[in-house]
Amino acid sequence: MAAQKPTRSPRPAPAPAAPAPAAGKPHPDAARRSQRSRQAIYEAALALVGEVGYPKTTIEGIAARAGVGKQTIYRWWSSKADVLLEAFLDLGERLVENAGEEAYAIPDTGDVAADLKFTLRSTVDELRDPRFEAPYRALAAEGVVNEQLGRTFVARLLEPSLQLHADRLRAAQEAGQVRQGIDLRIALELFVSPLAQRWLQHTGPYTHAYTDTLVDYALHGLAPR
Amino acid sequence: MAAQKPTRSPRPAPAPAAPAPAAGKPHPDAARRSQRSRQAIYEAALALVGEVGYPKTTIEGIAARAGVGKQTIYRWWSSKADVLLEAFLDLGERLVENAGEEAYAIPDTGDVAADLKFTLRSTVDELRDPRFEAPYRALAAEGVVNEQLGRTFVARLLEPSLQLHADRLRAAQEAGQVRQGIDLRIALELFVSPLAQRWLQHTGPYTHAYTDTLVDYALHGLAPR
Amino acid sequence: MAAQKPTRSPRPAPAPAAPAPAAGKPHPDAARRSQRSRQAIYEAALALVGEVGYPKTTIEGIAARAGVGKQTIYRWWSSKADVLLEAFLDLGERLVENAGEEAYAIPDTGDVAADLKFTLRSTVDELRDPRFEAPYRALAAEGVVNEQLGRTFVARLLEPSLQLHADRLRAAQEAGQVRQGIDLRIALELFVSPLAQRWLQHTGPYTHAYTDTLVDYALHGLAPR
Amino acid sequence: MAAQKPTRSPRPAPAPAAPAPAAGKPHPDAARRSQRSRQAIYEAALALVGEVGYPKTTIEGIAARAGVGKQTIYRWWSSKADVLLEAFLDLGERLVENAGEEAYAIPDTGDVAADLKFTLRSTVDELRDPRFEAPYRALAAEGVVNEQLGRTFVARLLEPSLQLHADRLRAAQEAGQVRQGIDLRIALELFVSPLAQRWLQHTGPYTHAYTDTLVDYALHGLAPR
DNA sequence: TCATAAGCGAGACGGTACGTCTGGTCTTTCA
DNA sequence: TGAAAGACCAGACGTACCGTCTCGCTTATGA
Repeated sequence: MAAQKPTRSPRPAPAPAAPAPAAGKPHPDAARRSQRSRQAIYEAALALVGEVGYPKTTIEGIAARAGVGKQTIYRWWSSKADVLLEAFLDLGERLVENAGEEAYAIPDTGDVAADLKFTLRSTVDELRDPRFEAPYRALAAEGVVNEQLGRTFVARLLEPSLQLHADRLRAAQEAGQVRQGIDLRIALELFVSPLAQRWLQHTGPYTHAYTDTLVDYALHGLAPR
Repeated sequence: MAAQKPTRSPRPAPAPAAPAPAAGKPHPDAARRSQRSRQAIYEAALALVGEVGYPKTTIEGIAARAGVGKQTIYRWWSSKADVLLEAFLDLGERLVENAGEEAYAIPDTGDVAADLKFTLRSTVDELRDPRFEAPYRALAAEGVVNEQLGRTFVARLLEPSLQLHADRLRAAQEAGQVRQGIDLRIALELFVSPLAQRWLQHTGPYTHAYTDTLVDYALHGLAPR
Repeated sequence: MAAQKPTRSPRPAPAPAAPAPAAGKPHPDAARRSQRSRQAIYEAALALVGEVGYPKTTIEGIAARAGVGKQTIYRWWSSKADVLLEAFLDLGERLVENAGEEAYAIPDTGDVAADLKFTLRSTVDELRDPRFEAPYRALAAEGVVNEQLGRTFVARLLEPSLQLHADRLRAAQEAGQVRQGIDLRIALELFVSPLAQRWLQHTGPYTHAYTDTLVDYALHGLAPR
Repeated sequence: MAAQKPTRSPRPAPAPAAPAPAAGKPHPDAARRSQRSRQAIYEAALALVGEVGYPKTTIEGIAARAGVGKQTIYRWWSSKADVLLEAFLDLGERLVENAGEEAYAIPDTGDVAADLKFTLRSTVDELRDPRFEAPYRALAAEGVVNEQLGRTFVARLLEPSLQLHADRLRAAQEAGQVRQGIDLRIALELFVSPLAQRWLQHTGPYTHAYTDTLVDYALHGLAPR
């Protein structure tokens, strides 16, 4: 579904002093990189996307706001989308650090339906968080049209969250609450994708009641019993 | 799923000489509008998006290719996305005219599962159609970020198709193949949205086997029986 | 000097219903021409040049202000300068009609110096008249660069005035106040051109004292010895 | 008369690497300015004015011909006229450098009339020089209508030449060939302005014979009695 | 320890496209 | 059939950014 929890994954120490760049940046000496500039660029990028929107956010604008030369951006990133993607990942990491790991885990009370409903409700809340909305939409939109960025977006932002859903479903399967033989990656899409689509494409409202219904329909199917 | 068949709906003659503009263009005298220019602009826009991609498609480029003054575009449309949306709608209408009405209907053989699988398979095929891919992605991406356009996109492109799915589900419900009390608009998202998301966000492959599975899971649920 | 008196010439009945166009306009039937539109165009042109200056005066602006279609201007004139030239000539004619013929004549009191000083002083006053300044400068400037218009400008606006100066000098010559053999057309330039240049090119102030001095210097040169 | 010799003045080395701009351009860092671009722009501007005329010379055209971005022109100049003025001044300077200083001085043989006739004859020749004609007329015309540019035009192009004439007249005055008390700045206009007007306004031919006559008429007026 | 070479802020540069404005032409509708 | 209206093709306007390219100036080793 729609990247509920940016990088809620365990993240085995991405070493902030030398984080692997999102896409391979070749030449410069990363050891001498200015962390001050980097953080300023992240903040400027997120702020501008929030204030004026993604299309009106420009590299020049980010550089000016960050008090940085344009070349410093072009040296380390290949595009506006690339900057924003890293800035957003960085934001997610910082929020996670402040929140604690398990805050983003899917609970396992033994009641799959309740656990999934709870998790989807908090996803809905997150999608409404104004800090996330603008950059997240921007990145999603860019990913629709730019497959390379889209795949990075999915791998870095969506995948960890989806994996948690799959894990929870596996536990349910082992507990006999989900049929054997079900493809869990497809199964989770039954409730995750509809929410994602409503959010991405404005095809309808996304409320707690809606996600509750999704979980019910998905878990029990549409057929009469 | 995602706008399989642009305007496959019955369309009770929208009078091609005076089609309601997608977004209200107030000022100029529509009666004096040059249809030659309009068609040339549609063709140029679709061709350019296909050839160089949406971001490198420019209004100047469209005007030049269409042999039209820039002002003629700005007079009638408010943005590149707006032009492309109308061009795409027009393309859909022209294809529908050539195909015949029932080509886009969802069959009703009495077997919901089979009918939905058949329809989703053809949706998959359509999503691979190179004439649609580029402009359709571009519009979807724009709609993610631009709510106004997004809503028009949904209303004009997605909605007619979604309505057909809802209708087929209603027939199934009346035939006792779908539980009473189910919200059909939500129900159809169980199989339509996952395909949409895989296509939009490159979260996974979209094959006939995949959509068949979706229909099965959605109709029967995940729970053991 | 510089077109002091626009068309103070006798003007043998320019028949307002069919006045010969300044420069040959070929095709249309002048007999059916709308005098209302013509006058409105004249007024709009002069007003706009006065208000926003010549470069920002546009044919579209004139047409809009005159409540006239653009084609009505293009039908009867070949350029913006052409419109303004005729408008200015028309203005001159109307002012002359209100003033009476002899108002613009050069007096002959028997004292050439006094008569010329008087005339040049009133020329200076005229050059400062805000109704004339803007359009007159605009036409002069256009004439510098556009020889065809320049010659028309000279013939219609400057020549009549220059001829009066030549006439007055001839009378002085016959009265023995100017040397025999002097080329009167050159002679008059001695006092007329310096004023013209100061006004046109901002090479210096143009005051009554200045023109008085010019007449003195020049007449001394022309006097018999 | 009108700007015979652009900047024939002594010019004590204006340091070509940092020449004072004609009109103060405040903002950008002049030290980093590209001299290559600057010269290319000068040449393109002069060439275009010569080839297609001033009104059809566009900033885009100059930029394209000079192989320069438009912004590079807008960065350093405020208008087309401004570019041309500096280009023309630069041309004058380069020609002066190739010609040697005294080539433009007014000779002093002791015979004022002869010296002035000689100088005016060479001014006439210069006015016919096709390298000067087009840009010079264009600038003069612009200056008629744009007082700010006009004053710069006079100060940078006309004034040096006029000063030489005044100097020569002063020498004549000291030699007793010109009356005491004569205002030399006005005196020189007696022969300079008529030529200027004939050239500017096409009021008549400008020949060597004509300027000889002017000098005769004027000097008679200025002679002691 | 200090040169030396990188990253850095700054911003000029050659470009492209923007959205607007006007020039001239052409067409429609009316009187 | 002249005129008002205004859509049309064309293309220049002046602005905004793009991505590249110097400039000095830190600044952090490594000889």
